[in-house]
Amino acid sequence: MSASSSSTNCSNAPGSPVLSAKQREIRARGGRILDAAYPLVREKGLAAVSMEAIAREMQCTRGTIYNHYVNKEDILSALATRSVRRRMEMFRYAVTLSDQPRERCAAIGIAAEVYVDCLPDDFAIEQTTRHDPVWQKASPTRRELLAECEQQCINCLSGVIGAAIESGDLTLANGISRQRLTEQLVFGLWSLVYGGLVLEATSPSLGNAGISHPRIAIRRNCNALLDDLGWRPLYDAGAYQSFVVAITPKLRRHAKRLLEQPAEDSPA
Amino acid sequence: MSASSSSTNCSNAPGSPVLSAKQREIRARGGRILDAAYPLVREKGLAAVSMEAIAREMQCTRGTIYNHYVNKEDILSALATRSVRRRMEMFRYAVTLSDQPRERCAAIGIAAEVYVDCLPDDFAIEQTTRHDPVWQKASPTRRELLAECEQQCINCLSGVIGAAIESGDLTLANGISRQRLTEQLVFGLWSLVYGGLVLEATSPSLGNAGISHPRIAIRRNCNALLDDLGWRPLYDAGAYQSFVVAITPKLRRHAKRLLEQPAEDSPA
DNA sequence: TGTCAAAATTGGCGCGTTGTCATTTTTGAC
DNA sequence: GTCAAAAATGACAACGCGCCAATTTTGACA
Repeated sequence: MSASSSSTNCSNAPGSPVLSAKQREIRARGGRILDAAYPLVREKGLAAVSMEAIAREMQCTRGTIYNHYVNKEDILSALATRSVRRRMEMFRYAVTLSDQPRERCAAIGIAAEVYVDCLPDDFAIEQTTRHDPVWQKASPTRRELLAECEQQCINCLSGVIGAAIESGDLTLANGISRQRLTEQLVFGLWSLVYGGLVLEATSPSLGNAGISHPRIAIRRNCNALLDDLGWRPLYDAGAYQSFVVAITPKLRRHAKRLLEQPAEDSPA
Repeated sequence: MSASSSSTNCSNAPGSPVLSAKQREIRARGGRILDAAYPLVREKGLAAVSMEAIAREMQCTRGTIYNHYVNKEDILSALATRSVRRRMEMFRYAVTLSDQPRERCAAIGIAAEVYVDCLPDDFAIEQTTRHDPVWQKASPTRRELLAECEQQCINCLSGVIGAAIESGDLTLANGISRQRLTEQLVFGLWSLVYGGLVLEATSPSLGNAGISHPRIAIRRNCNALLDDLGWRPLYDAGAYQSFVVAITPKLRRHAKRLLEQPAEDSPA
Protein backbone atom coordinates (compact mmCIF):
# COMPACT_ATOMS: atom_id res chain seq x y z
CA MET A 1 0.00 0.00 0.00
CA SER A 2 2.40 2.58 1.06
CA ALA A 3 4.74 0.42 -0.94
CA SER A 4 4.64 -0.30 -4.62
CA SER A 5 1.10 0.63 -5.63
CA SER A 6 1.10 1.09 -9.34
CA SER A 7 3.41 -0.70 -11.66
CA THR A 8 5.35 2.54 -12.13
CA ASN A 9 7.04 3.36 -8.86
CA CYS A 10 6.64 4.93 -5.44
CA SER A 11 4.11 6.90 -3.45
CA ASN A 12 3.89 8.87 -0.22
CA ALA A 13 2.59 7.95 3.18
CA PRO A 14 1.16 11.18 4.67
CA GLY A 15 3.64 12.14 7.38
CA SER A 16 6.78 10.30 6.47
CA PRO A 17 7.39 10.13 2.76
CA VAL A 18 8.50 6.79 1.49
CA LEU A 19 11.39 7.68 -0.68
CA SER A 20 12.17 6.15 -3.97
CA ALA A 21 15.30 4.13 -4.27
CA LYS A 22 17.38 6.86 -5.86
CA GLN A 23 16.06 9.41 -3.44
CA ARG A 24 17.17 7.28 -0.53
CA GLU A 25 20.53 6.88 -2.12
CA ILE A 26 20.95 10.62 -2.25
CA ARG A 27 19.87 10.94 1.34
CA ALA A 28 22.44 8.36 2.35
CA ARG A 29 25.20 9.97 0.36
CA GLY A 30 26.09 12.33 3.20
CA GLY A 31 27.09 9.29 5.19
CA ARG A 32 28.81 7.64 2.27
CA ILE A 33 30.99 10.68 1.82
CA LEU A 34 32.14 10.28 5.39
CA ASP A 35 32.84 6.63 4.78
CA ALA A 36 34.96 7.61 1.82
CA ALA A 37 36.83 10.33 3.68
CA TYR A 38 37.52 8.29 6.80
CA PRO A 39 40.07 5.81 5.40
CA LEU A 40 41.75 8.58 3.43
CA VAL A 41 42.30 10.45 6.65
CA ARG A 42 43.64 7.27 8.20
CA GLU A 43 46.16 6.75 5.44
CA LYS A 44 47.26 10.14 4.28
CA GLY A 45 46.81 12.33 7.29
CA LEU A 46 44.21 14.95 7.61
CA ALA A 47 45.65 17.92 5.79
CA ALA A 48 46.59 15.83 2.79
CA VAL A 49 43.04 14.76 2.04
CA SER A 50 41.71 16.69 -0.93
CA MET A 51 38.14 17.04 -2.11
CA GLU A 52 39.36 15.54 -5.35
CA ALA A 53 40.49 12.38 -3.57
CA ILE A 54 37.21 12.01 -1.71
CA ALA A 55 35.31 12.50 -4.94
CA ARG A 56 37.40 9.88 -6.68
CA GLU A 57 36.68 7.43 -3.89
CA MET A 58 32.99 8.26 -4.19
CA GLN A 59 33.06 7.97 -7.97
CA CYS A 60 31.54 11.37 -8.40
CA THR A 61 32.88 14.88 -8.89
CA ARG A 62 33.76 17.56 -6.39
CA GLY A 63 30.65 19.51 -7.23
CA THR A 64 28.38 16.78 -5.94
CA ILE A 65 30.08 16.74 -2.57
CA TYR A 66 29.32 20.43 -2.15
CA ASN A 67 25.64 19.55 -2.25
CA HIS A 68 26.09 17.82 1.08
CA TYR A 69 28.84 19.73 2.87
CA VAL A 70 29.69 23.38 2.55
CA ASN A 71 33.45 22.78 2.64
CA LYS A 72 36.17 20.42 3.66
CA GLU A 73 36.08 21.55 7.26
CA ASP A 74 32.43 20.70 7.34
CA ILE A 75 33.22 17.14 6.37
CA LEU A 76 35.83 17.03 9.06
CA SER A 77 33.39 18.24 11.67
CA ALA A 78 30.89 15.64 10.57
CA LEU A 79 33.54 12.97 10.93
CA ALA A 80 34.35 14.31 14.36
CA THR A 81 30.73 14.17 15.40
CA ARG A 82 30.59 10.57 14.34
CA SER A 83 33.74 9.93 16.37
CA VAL A 84 32.47 11.63 19.50
CA ARG A 85 29.27 9.70 19.13
CA ARG A 86 31.26 6.48 19.12
CA ARG A 87 33.10 7.62 22.21
CA MET A 88 29.80 8.33 23.87
CA GLU A 89 28.60 4.84 23.02
CA MET A 90 31.74 3.46 24.59
CA PHE A 91 31.03 5.37 27.78
CA ARG A 92 27.39 4.40 27.85
CA TYR A 93 28.32 0.80 27.45
CA ALA A 94 31.04 1.10 30.08
CA VAL A 95 28.65 2.17 32.82
CA THR A 96 26.57 -0.95 32.26
CA LEU A 97 29.51 -3.13 33.25
CA SER A 98 29.07 -2.70 36.98
CA ASP A 99 26.50 -1.66 39.55
CA GLN A 100 29.03 -0.02 41.81
CA PRO A 101 29.59 3.69 41.14
CA ARG A 102 33.32 3.62 41.67
CA GLU A 103 33.70 0.74 39.27
CA ARG A 104 31.50 2.49 36.76
CA CYS A 105 33.77 5.47 37.01
CA ALA A 106 36.80 3.30 36.42
CA ALA A 107 35.05 1.69 33.49
CA ILE A 108 34.64 5.05 31.78
CA GLY A 109 38.35 5.66 32.13
CA ILE A 110 39.22 2.30 30.64
CA ALA A 111 36.68 2.93 27.90
CA ALA A 112 38.57 6.07 26.99
CA GLU A 113 41.79 4.08 26.77
CA VAL A 114 40.17 1.44 24.59
CA TYR A 115 38.68 4.14 22.41
CA VAL A 116 42.14 5.54 21.76
CA ASP A 117 43.59 2.10 21.10
CA CYS A 118 40.87 0.60 18.95
CA LEU A 119 39.67 3.72 17.18
CA PRO A 120 42.87 5.73 16.86
CA ASP A 121 41.69 7.54 13.77
CA ASP A 122 38.61 8.72 15.56
CA PHE A 123 40.78 10.05 18.34
CA ALA A 124 43.02 11.85 15.87
CA ILE A 125 40.04 13.34 14.08
CA GLU A 126 38.64 14.67 17.32
CA GLN A 127 41.94 16.34 18.07
CA THR A 128 42.26 18.04 14.75
CA THR A 129 38.72 19.29 14.67
CA ARG A 130 39.20 20.96 18.00
CA HIS A 131 41.63 23.40 16.51
CA ASP A 132 40.59 26.78 15.24
CA PRO A 133 41.26 26.56 11.51
CA VAL A 134 38.75 23.76 11.24
CA TRP A 135 36.42 24.80 13.99
CA GLN A 136 35.94 28.27 12.58
CA LYS A 137 35.08 27.21 9.05
CA ALA A 138 32.64 24.47 9.96
CA SER A 139 28.97 25.29 9.71
CA PRO A 140 27.36 26.49 12.98
CA THR A 141 24.80 23.71 12.89
CA ARG A 142 27.46 21.09 12.87
CA ARG A 143 29.39 22.85 15.60
CA GLU A 144 26.37 22.73 17.85
CA LEU A 145 25.78 19.10 17.06
CA LEU A 146 29.35 18.30 18.01
CA ALA A 147 29.15 20.27 21.22
CA GLU A 148 25.98 18.49 22.18
CA CYS A 149 27.59 15.10 21.68
CA GLU A 150 30.47 16.10 23.89
CA GLN A 151 27.99 17.30 26.42
CA GLN A 152 26.45 13.87 26.56
CA CYS A 153 29.84 12.27 27.14
CA ILE A 154 30.35 14.53 30.11
CA ASN A 155 26.84 13.88 31.36
CA CYS A 156 27.63 10.21 31.41
CA LEU A 157 30.41 10.85 33.91
CA SER A 158 28.43 13.36 35.97
CA GLY A 159 25.67 10.80 36.19
CA VAL A 160 27.97 8.28 37.80
CA ILE A 161 29.23 10.86 40.26
CA GLY A 162 25.68 11.83 41.08
CA ALA A 163 24.84 8.19 41.73
CA ALA A 164 27.84 7.88 44.02
CA ILE A 165 26.66 10.82 46.09
CA GLU A 166 23.13 9.44 46.23
CA SER A 167 24.31 6.07 47.39
CA GLY A 168 26.60 7.59 50.01
CA ASP A 169 29.78 6.15 48.49
CA LEU A 170 30.90 9.71 48.02
CA THR A 171 30.15 12.22 50.76
CA LEU A 172 30.24 15.97 50.80
CA ALA A 173 33.12 16.81 53.12
CA ASN A 174 34.05 20.26 54.41
CA GLY A 175 30.73 21.71 53.47
CA ILE A 176 31.52 21.59 49.79
CA SER A 177 28.41 21.83 47.67
CA ARG A 178 27.32 18.90 45.58
CA GLN A 179 27.57 21.05 42.49
CA ARG A 180 31.10 22.09 43.31
CA LEU A 181 32.29 18.59 44.12
CA THR A 182 30.87 17.25 40.88
CA GLU A 183 32.49 20.06 38.94
CA GLN A 184 35.85 19.40 40.49
CA LEU A 185 35.71 15.68 39.96
CA VAL A 186 34.42 15.70 36.42
CA PHE A 187 36.97 18.22 35.37
CA GLY A 188 39.78 16.50 37.23
CA LEU A 189 39.18 13.04 35.85
CA TRP A 190 38.57 14.42 32.40
CA SER A 191 41.79 16.42 32.40
CA LEU A 192 43.77 13.55 33.77
CA VAL A 193 42.56 11.01 31.24
CA TYR A 194 42.14 13.25 28.24
CA GLY A 195 45.31 15.23 28.92
CA GLY A 196 47.25 12.09 29.63
CA LEU A 197 46.15 10.35 26.46
CA VAL A 198 46.84 13.41 24.35
CA LEU A 199 50.28 13.76 25.86
CA GLU A 200 50.98 10.10 25.28
CA ALA A 201 50.00 10.48 21.64
CA THR A 202 51.75 13.73 20.83
CA SER A 203 54.67 14.30 23.16
CA PRO A 204 57.74 12.55 21.92
CA SER A 205 59.83 13.85 24.80
CA LEU A 206 57.88 11.82 27.35
CA GLY A 207 59.89 8.71 26.66
CA ASN A 208 63.13 10.57 27.24
CA ALA A 209 61.79 11.91 30.50
CA GLY A 210 61.49 8.41 31.82
CA ILE A 211 57.75 8.13 31.48
CA SER A 212 57.36 4.64 30.16
CA HIS A 213 53.98 3.57 31.44
CA PRO A 214 51.61 6.48 30.96
CA ARG A 215 48.52 4.31 31.18
CA ILE A 216 49.43 2.99 34.60
CA ALA A 217 50.15 6.52 35.74
CA ILE A 218 46.78 7.75 34.49
CA ARG A 219 44.90 4.98 36.23
CA ARG A 220 46.73 5.35 39.47
CA ASN A 221 46.27 9.10 39.48
CA CYS A 222 42.57 8.86 38.87
CA ASN A 223 42.28 6.55 41.82
CA ALA A 224 44.34 8.95 43.89
CA LEU A 225 41.86 11.69 43.11
CA LEU A 226 38.94 9.50 44.06
CA ASP A 227 40.62 8.33 47.25
CA ASP A 228 41.50 11.84 48.30
CA LEU A 229 37.82 12.72 48.19
CA GLY A 230 36.95 9.62 50.15
CA TRP A 231 35.01 7.87 47.41
CA ARG A 232 34.28 4.39 48.77
CA PRO A 233 35.36 1.72 48.46
CA LEU A 234 38.90 3.09 48.51
CA TYR A 235 41.44 1.92 46.01
CA ASP A 236 42.38 -1.70 46.21
CA ALA A 237 45.00 -2.69 43.70
CA GLY A 238 43.87 -6.26 43.37
CA ALA A 239 40.17 -5.56 42.99
CA TYR A 240 40.83 -2.73 40.55
CA GLN A 241 43.16 -4.80 38.47
CA SER A 242 40.80 -7.73 38.14
CA PHE A 243 37.92 -5.43 37.27
CA VAL A 244 40.00 -3.87 34.52
CA VAL A 245 41.01 -7.26 33.20
CA ALA A 246 37.41 -8.35 33.20
CA ILE A 247 35.97 -5.42 31.30
CA THR A 248 38.75 -4.64 28.83
CA PRO A 249 37.91 -7.38 26.33
CA LYS A 250 34.24 -6.47 26.50
CA LEU A 251 35.06 -2.86 25.75
CA ARG A 252 37.31 -3.86 22.89
CA ARG A 253 34.59 -5.96 21.38
CA HIS A 254 32.20 -3.07 21.70
CA ALA A 255 34.65 -0.78 19.93
CA LYS A 256 34.98 -3.23 17.06
CA ARG A 257 31.22 -3.45 16.87
CA LEU A 258 30.98 0.33 16.59
CA LEU A 259 33.44 0.35 13.73
CA GLU A 260 31.43 -2.13 11.75
CA GLN A 261 28.17 -0.39 12.36
CA PRO A 262 26.50 0.81 9.16
CA ALA A 263 26.95 4.51 8.65
CA GLU A 264 23.99 6.28 10.16
CA ASP A 265 24.02 9.45 8.18
CA SER A 266 24.20 12.49 10.33
CA PRO A 267 21.44 15.09 9.93
CA ALA A 268 23.10 17.57 7.62
CA MET B 1 95.55 38.23 9.00
CA SER B 2 92.74 36.65 10.74
CA ALA B 3 92.32 39.99 12.51
CA SER B 4 91.58 43.42 11.02
CA SER B 5 94.36 43.73 8.49
CA SER B 6 93.47 46.35 5.96
CA SER B 7 91.72 49.66 6.50
CA THR B 8 88.63 48.61 4.56
CA ASN B 9 86.30 46.76 6.84
CA CYS B 10 85.75 43.60 8.72
CA SER B 11 87.80 40.58 9.53
CA ASN B 12 87.67 37.28 11.31
CA ALA B 13 88.69 36.33 14.77
CA PRO B 14 89.90 32.75 14.41
CA GLY B 15 87.05 30.78 15.94
CA SER B 16 84.19 33.24 15.88
CA PRO B 17 84.02 35.42 12.81
CA VAL B 18 83.31 39.09 13.41
CA LEU B 19 80.57 39.76 10.95
CA SER B 20 80.01 42.86 8.96
CA ALA B 21 76.88 44.86 9.60
CA LYS B 22 74.93 43.49 6.67
CA GLN B 23 76.06 39.99 7.43
CA ARG B 24 74.78 40.30 10.93
CA GLU B 25 71.49 41.58 9.62
CA ILE B 26 71.08 38.49 7.49
CA ARG B 27 71.91 36.30 10.42
CA ALA B 28 69.29 38.06 12.48
CA ARG B 29 66.67 37.84 9.78
CA GLY B 30 65.61 34.38 10.89
CA GLY B 31 64.46 35.95 14.13
CA ARG B 32 62.93 38.94 12.42
CA ILE B 33 60.77 36.65 10.32
CA LEU B 34 59.42 35.15 13.49
CA ASP B 35 58.74 38.61 14.87
CA ALA B 36 56.81 39.39 11.73
CA ALA B 37 54.83 36.16 11.77
CA TYR B 38 53.95 36.27 15.46
CA PRO B 39 51.49 39.19 15.43
CA LEU B 40 49.93 37.95 12.21
CA VAL B 41 49.18 34.68 13.88
CA ARG B 42 47.75 36.56 16.82
CA GLU B 43 45.40 38.58 14.61
CA LYS B 44 44.38 36.35 11.78
CA GLY B 45 44.62 32.87 13.18
CA LEU B 46 47.19 30.40 12.20
CA ALA B 47 45.90 28.89 8.99
CA ALA B 48 45.16 32.30 7.52
CA VAL B 49 48.74 33.48 7.65
CA SER B 50 50.27 33.37 4.19
CA MET B 51 53.89 33.60 3.21
CA GLU B 52 52.89 36.63 1.20
CA ALA B 53 51.66 38.39 4.34
CA ILE B 54 54.80 37.60 6.27
CA ALA B 55 56.92 38.84 3.39
CA ARG B 56 54.93 42.05 3.21
CA GLU B 57 55.48 42.61 6.90
CA MET B 58 59.18 41.95 6.41
CA GLN B 59 59.36 44.17 3.35
CA CYS B 60 60.90 41.48 1.28
CA THR B 61 59.64 38.81 -1.09
CA ARG B 62 58.60 35.27 -0.41
CA GLY B 63 61.74 33.93 -2.01
CA THR B 64 63.89 35.49 0.66
CA ILE B 65 61.99 33.80 3.42
CA TYR B 66 62.71 30.45 1.87
CA ASN B 67 66.38 31.14 2.45
CA HIS B 68 65.73 30.82 6.15
CA TYR B 69 62.87 28.35 6.51
CA VAL B 70 62.04 25.46 4.27
CA ASN B 71 58.31 26.06 4.47
CA LYS B 72 55.53 27.58 6.47
CA GLU B 73 55.41 24.73 8.91
CA ASP B 74 59.06 25.29 9.62
CA ILE B 75 58.31 28.86 10.64
CA LEU B 76 55.53 27.61 12.85
CA SER B 77 57.82 25.14 14.54
CA ALA B 78 60.38 27.84 15.12
CA LEU B 79 57.70 30.01 16.69
CA ALA B 80 56.69 27.08 18.84
CA THR B 81 60.24 26.56 20.00
CA ARG B 82 60.41 30.18 21.03
CA SER B 83 57.13 29.72 22.90
CA VAL B 84 58.20 26.60 24.72
CA ARG B 85 61.42 28.36 25.65
CA ARG B 86 59.39 31.14 27.22
CA ARG B 87 57.37 28.59 29.11
CA MET B 88 60.56 27.03 30.34
CA GLU B 89 61.75 30.40 31.56
CA MET B 90 58.51 30.81 33.44
CA PHE B 91 59.03 27.47 35.15
CA ARG B 92 62.65 28.17 35.96
CA TYR B 93 61.71 31.47 37.50
CA ALA B 94 58.83 29.86 39.37
CA VAL B 95 61.04 27.45 41.26
CA THR B 96 63.10 30.34 42.61
CA LEU B 97 60.06 31.72 44.41
CA SER B 98 60.26 29.36 47.35
CA ASP B 99 62.68 27.06 49.14
CA GLN B 100 60.06 24.50 50.02
CA PRO B 101 59.59 21.75 47.42
CA ARG B 102 55.83 21.59 47.67
CA GLU B 103 55.56 25.32 47.17
CA ARG B 104 57.93 25.14 44.25
CA CYS B 105 55.71 22.52 42.73
CA ALA B 106 52.69 24.74 43.21
CA ALA B 107 54.61 27.63 41.70
CA ILE B 108 55.19 25.69 38.49
CA GLY B 109 51.47 25.06 38.22
CA ILE B 110 50.65 28.72 38.71
CA ALA B 111 53.37 29.59 36.21
CA ALA B 112 51.58 27.47 33.65
CA GLU B 113 48.35 29.33 34.33
CA VAL B 114 50.06 32.69 33.99
CA TYR B 115 51.73 31.53 30.80
CA VAL B 116 48.35 30.77 29.29
CA ASP B 117 46.89 34.08 30.49
CA CYS B 118 49.72 36.43 29.63
CA LEU B 119 51.07 34.70 26.55
CA PRO B 120 47.92 33.26 25.01
CA ASP B 121 49.33 33.34 21.50
CA ASP B 122 52.31 31.31 22.59
CA PHE B 123 49.98 28.77 24.08
CA ALA B 124 47.92 28.61 20.91
CA ILE B 125 51.02 28.22 18.77
CA GLU B 126 52.23 25.35 20.90
CA GLN B 127 48.90 23.61 20.45
CA THR B 128 48.83 23.96 16.72
CA THR B 129 52.37 22.83 16.21
CA ARG B 130 51.66 19.65 18.10
CA HIS B 131 49.37 18.45 15.37
CA ASP B 132 50.56 16.21 12.61
CA PRO B 133 50.10 18.34 9.52
CA VAL B 134 52.58 20.82 10.93
CA TRP B 135 54.76 18.44 12.85
CA GLN B 136 55.35 16.22 9.85
CA LYS B 137 56.39 18.97 7.46
CA ALA B 138 58.76 20.74 9.82
CA SER B 139 62.46 20.09 9.38
CA PRO B 140 63.86 17.33 11.61
CA THR B 141 66.41 19.66 13.14
CA ARG B 142 63.72 21.95 14.36
CA ARG B 143 61.65 19.08 15.64
CA GLU B 144 64.54 17.92 17.78
CA LEU B 145 65.14 21.40 19.08
CA LEU B 146 61.52 21.66 20.09
CA ALA B 147 61.54 18.28 21.77
CA GLU B 148 64.63 19.22 23.72
CA CYS B 149 63.01 22.39 25.00
CA GLU B 150 60.01 20.44 26.18
CA GLN B 151 62.35 18.03 27.82
CA GLN B 152 63.82 20.84 29.86
CA CYS B 153 60.38 21.96 31.00
CA ILE B 154 59.72 18.47 32.28
CA ASN B 155 63.14 18.30 33.90
CA CYS B 156 62.29 21.38 35.85
CA LEU B 157 59.37 19.57 37.45
CA SER B 158 61.25 16.32 37.96
CA GLY B 159 63.94 18.29 39.71
CA VAL B 160 61.50 19.60 42.26
CA ILE B 161 60.13 16.15 42.87
CA GLY B 162 63.63 14.83 43.28
CA ALA B 163 64.38 17.53 45.83
CA ALA B 164 61.22 16.64 47.73
CA ILE B 165 62.32 13.03 47.96
CA GLU B 166 65.82 14.06 49.06
CA SER B 167 64.49 16.29 51.77
CA GLY B 168 62.06 13.67 53.02
CA ASP B 169 58.96 15.76 52.29
CA LEU B 170 57.94 13.01 49.91
CA THR B 171 58.56 9.42 50.92
CA LEU B 172 58.53 6.22 48.94
CA ALA B 173 55.52 4.33 50.27
CA ASN B 174 54.57 0.75 49.47
CA GLY B 175 57.99 -0.03 48.12
CA ILE B 176 57.42 2.03 45.01
CA SER B 177 60.66 2.91 43.29
CA ARG B 178 61.84 6.47 43.16
CA GLN B 179 61.81 6.32 39.41
CA ARG B 180 58.26 5.05 39.31
CA LEU B 181 56.99 7.60 41.79
CA THR B 182 58.56 10.44 39.87
CA GLU B 183 57.13 9.15 36.64
CA GLN B 184 53.67 8.92 38.09
CA LEU B 185 53.77 12.36 39.63
CA VAL B 186 55.29 14.22 36.72
CA PHE B 187 52.85 12.69 34.33
CA GLY B 188 49.89 13.21 36.63
CA LEU B 189 50.53 16.85 37.36
CA TRP B 190 51.38 17.51 33.76
CA SER B 191 48.20 15.90 32.48
CA LEU B 192 46.09 17.62 35.04
CA VAL B 193 47.41 21.10 34.36
CA TYR B 194 48.05 20.79 30.65
CA GLY B 195 44.90 18.84 29.96
CA GLY B 196 42.85 21.15 32.12
CA LEU B 197 44.12 24.28 30.45
CA VAL B 198 43.61 22.85 26.99
CA LEU B 199 40.08 21.81 27.85
CA GLU B 200 39.36 25.22 29.28
CA ALA B 201 40.57 26.82 26.07
CA THR B 202 38.93 24.54 23.54
CA SER B 203 35.90 22.88 25.01
CA PRO B 204 32.84 25.06 24.71
CA SER B 205 30.64 22.45 26.29
CA LEU B 206 32.37 22.75 29.65
CA GLY B 207 30.33 25.78 30.62
CA ASN B 208 27.10 23.95 29.88
CA ALA B 209 28.29 21.06 31.99
CA GLY B 210 28.43 23.33 35.02
CA ILE B 211 32.19 23.68 35.12
CA SER B 212 32.58 27.34 35.88
CA HIS B 213 35.87 27.49 37.76
CA PRO B 214 38.30 25.25 35.95
CA ARG B 215 41.33 26.90 37.49
CA ILE B 216 40.19 26.22 41.01
CA ALA B 217 39.46 22.65 40.05
CA ILE B 218 42.92 22.21 38.55
CA ARG B 219 44.65 23.58 41.63
CA ARG B 220 42.61 21.56 44.04
CA ASN B 221 43.13 18.38 42.07
CA CYS B 222 46.88 18.85 41.92
CA ASN B 223 46.92 19.21 45.66
CA ALA B 224 44.77 16.13 45.99
CA LEU B 225 47.34 14.18 44.04
CA LEU B 226 50.16 15.46 46.20
CA ASP B 227 48.26 14.77 49.40
CA ASP B 228 47.38 11.26 48.34
CA LEU B 229 51.07 10.50 48.02
CA GLY B 230 51.74 12.08 51.38
CA TRP B 231 53.85 14.97 50.14
CA ARG B 232 54.42 17.16 53.21
CA PRO B 233 53.30 19.61 54.29
CA LEU B 234 49.81 18.50 53.38
CA TYR B 235 47.41 20.87 51.70
CA ASP B 236 46.40 23.85 53.77
CA ALA B 237 43.93 26.09 52.00
CA GLY B 238 45.03 29.27 53.73
CA ALA B 239 48.75 28.80 53.25
CA TYR B 240 48.30 27.71 49.65
CA GLN B 241 46.07 30.64 48.84
CA SER B 242 48.40 33.24 50.28
CA PHE B 243 51.37 31.70 48.49
CA VAL B 244 49.50 31.89 45.22
CA VAL B 245 48.53 35.48 45.85
CA ALA B 246 52.12 36.34 46.67
CA ILE B 247 53.70 34.84 43.57
CA THR B 248 51.12 35.55 40.90
CA PRO B 249 52.07 39.19 40.32
CA LYS B 250 55.73 38.25 40.19
CA LEU B 251 55.03 35.60 37.59
CA ARG B 252 52.93 38.02 35.56
CA ARG B 253 55.72 40.54 35.58
CA HIS B 254 58.13 37.88 34.46
CA ALA B 255 55.84 36.93 31.58
CA LYS B 256 55.66 40.55 30.44
CA ARG B 257 59.42 40.75 30.62
CA LEU B 258 59.74 37.70 28.40
CA LEU B 259 57.49 39.26 25.81
CA GLU B 260 59.60 42.35 25.56
CA GLN B 261 62.82 40.46 25.33
CA PRO B 262 64.70 41.04 22.09
CA ALA B 263 64.33 38.18 19.67
CA GLU B 264 67.21 35.80 20.17
CA ASP B 265 67.33 34.15 16.80
CA SER B 266 67.03 30.43 16.95
CA PRO B 267 69.73 28.36 15.29
CA ALA B 268 68.17 27.54 11.93
C1' DT C 1 5.17 4.99 -23.24
C1' DG C 2 6.24 10.04 -24.28
C1' DT C 3 6.69 14.77 -22.38
C1' DC C 4 8.49 18.08 -19.49
C1' DA C 5 9.72 20.67 -15.37
C1' DA C 6 12.42 20.06 -11.30
C1' DA C 7 16.47 18.32 -9.30
C1' DA C 8 21.00 16.61 -9.40
C1' DT C 9 25.43 16.17 -11.61
C1' DT C 10 29.05 17.65 -14.20
C1' DG C 11 33.33 19.78 -15.47
C1' DG C 12 35.56 23.88 -16.52
C1' DC C 13 36.79 28.56 -14.54
C1' DG C 14 38.73 32.10 -11.39
C1' DC C 15 41.21 32.77 -7.47
C1' DG C 16 44.65 32.41 -4.06
C1' DT C 17 48.69 30.07 -2.27
C1' DT C 18 52.76 27.44 -2.35
C1' DG C 19 57.53 26.37 -3.51
C1' DT C 20 61.16 26.69 -7.28
C1' DC C 21 64.54 28.71 -10.18
C1' DA C 22 66.84 31.44 -13.64
C1' DT C 23 67.93 36.20 -13.66
C1' DT C 24 69.25 40.43 -11.55
C1' DT C 25 71.15 42.98 -7.81
C1' DT C 26 74.03 43.59 -3.85
C1' DT C 27 78.04 42.69 -1.19
C1' DG C 28 82.69 43.04 0.09
C1' DA C 29 87.57 41.40 -0.87
C1' DC C 30 91.39 42.78 -3.64
C1' DG D 1 87.20 50.23 -9.87
C1' DT D 2 86.68 45.18 -10.72
C1' DC D 3 84.76 40.86 -10.07
C1' DA D 4 83.21 36.57 -8.05
C1' DA D 5 80.25 34.95 -4.49
C1' DA D 6 76.03 35.47 -2.16
C1' DA D 7 71.46 37.02 -1.75
C1' DA D 8 67.09 38.90 -3.37
C1' DT D 9 63.79 39.06 -6.84
C1' DG D 10 59.68 38.03 -9.38
C1' DA D 11 57.77 35.20 -12.79
C1' DC D 12 56.15 30.50 -13.26
C1' DA D 13 53.99 25.96 -12.78
C1' DA D 14 51.26 23.22 -9.92
C1' DC D 15 47.62 22.54 -6.96
C1' DG D 16 43.33 22.79 -4.49
C1' DC D 17 39.25 25.13 -3.35
C1' DG D 18 34.68 26.79 -4.20
C1' DC D 19 31.39 28.43 -7.85
C1' DC D 20 28.15 28.09 -11.50
C1' DA D 21 26.23 27.71 -16.17
C1' DA D 22 25.31 23.92 -19.01
C1' DT D 23 23.93 19.20 -19.25
C1' DT D 24 21.93 14.99 -17.70
C1' DT D 25 18.84 12.39 -14.86
C1' DT D 26 14.63 11.75 -12.39
C1' DG D 27 9.91 10.86 -11.80
C1' DA D 28 5.05 12.85 -12.04
C1' DC D 29 1.48 13.13 -15.27
C1' DA D 30 -1.02 12.19 -19.28
